[in-house]
Amino acid sequence: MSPAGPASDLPEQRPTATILHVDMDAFFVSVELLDRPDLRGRPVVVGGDGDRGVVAAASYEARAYGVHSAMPSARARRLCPQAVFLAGRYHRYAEVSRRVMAIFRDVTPLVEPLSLDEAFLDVAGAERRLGPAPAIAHHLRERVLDEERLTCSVGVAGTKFVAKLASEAAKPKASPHGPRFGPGVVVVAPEDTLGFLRPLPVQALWGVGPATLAKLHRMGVTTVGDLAALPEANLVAALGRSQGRHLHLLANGHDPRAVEPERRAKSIGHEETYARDHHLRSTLDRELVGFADAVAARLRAEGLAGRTVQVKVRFGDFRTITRATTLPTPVDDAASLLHAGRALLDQVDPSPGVRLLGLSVSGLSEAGVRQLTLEEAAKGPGWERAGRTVDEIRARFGADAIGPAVLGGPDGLHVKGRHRQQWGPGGRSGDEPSTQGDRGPDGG
DNA sequence: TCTGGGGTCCTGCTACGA
DNA sequence: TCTGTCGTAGCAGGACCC
Repeated sequence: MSPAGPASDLPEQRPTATILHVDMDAFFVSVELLDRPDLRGRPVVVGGDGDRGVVAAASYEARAYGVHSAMPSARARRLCPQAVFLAGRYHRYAEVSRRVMAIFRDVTPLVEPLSLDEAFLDVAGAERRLGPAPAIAHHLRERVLDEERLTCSVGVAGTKFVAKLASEAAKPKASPHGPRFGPGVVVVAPEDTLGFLRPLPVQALWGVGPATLAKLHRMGVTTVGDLAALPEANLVAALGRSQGRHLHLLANGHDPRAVEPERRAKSIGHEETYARDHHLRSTLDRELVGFADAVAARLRAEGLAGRTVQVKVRFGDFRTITRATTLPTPVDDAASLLHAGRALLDQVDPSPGVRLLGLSVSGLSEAGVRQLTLEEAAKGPGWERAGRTVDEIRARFGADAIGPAVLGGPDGLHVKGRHRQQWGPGGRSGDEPSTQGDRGPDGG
């Protein structure tokens, strides 16, 4: 057994480090500070402010108190009561993100965005024009700072996942005395990869979450070096073929995935956690109408239609179930999604209390190429035309200008848009009526 | 301590047709 | 006609990521 050396069946590595991972520093908070410079130097938290919300981003001043993203907002508030909590403005972040990505694409067309605030870049083809990859990394940081007044950290390596770990090492760190600046750019040459990886905790690897970490700890594995020393067969036996092989490759510094500039969505969905649990089928049905409307609008906006409709229900005790059905032909209209979603919801008893409801569509294809069913052909293109008319009205007059009648009411329309409540229900005050829960079968 | 929203991928099970 | 096997599709749930 030779634990240190990679096995001969591992894929080839690039001879030079030409993959960049660019990660914006505390992106959502940094954008907020551009618009609210008075908050600089103070602990700032962006995220859901209700009791069931979570932290989306925290400034380094807030992180010094132990606040981090994905933490329940209630806990963040206890840890750092003096922090300024902001609800988050997805559209503003998306707008800044588009400009930052445009800077990246100025350098190379091979840009793979991972989220609003990070992306992989393959700069192998840009080196002759702009110099070696580390120089390109510094050039990018300067441009983002000059043009957007935002800082980012860049990792440079021969594989995607090592580049990602390198950008993490390049980041600023929180400390009780304020943020400690990081190096900004960290380069891991291919020949240094194993030395860089070995001391890292095993959860640094992509694909090691709490469940896998517990299994690995039981096997005595705590570092990436421990994992690299294990024979692949042992990992496969413990974690399954796919994950076992995957982690064996990563631990030995191998990641054959290329930077993919054009990744297509495989599913589109919408879900919502309510400030209080819903117990009534009628309430959930009204919610489903809004979801179907929102998902259909997004499908049409992207020119897609989907065949498999899935409903997701999370109960008050966090037990989560899904129910799915596959339709004979792809659909992109709210009526078809709602019809399928209602049939699935019929299989669920909401009386224990529903905390979250979701609707999603997968099995996506381009909408233009689908075949009409006999029923549709008989009905004519009515629903299709109606959906497109709704899209046109929203494009002209705004998202809330038109929507399903059942969502109208004394407070006006509340059309469910993407990211309307990205980080959990608001609800400390002035919440939407639909998020307030109902009073159960006896109280309505 | 009390867990968001939008996704992707994998595994195990079942049904079904050849 | 019955039974077993194999491949595939559909479904449900879980783990993981940002």
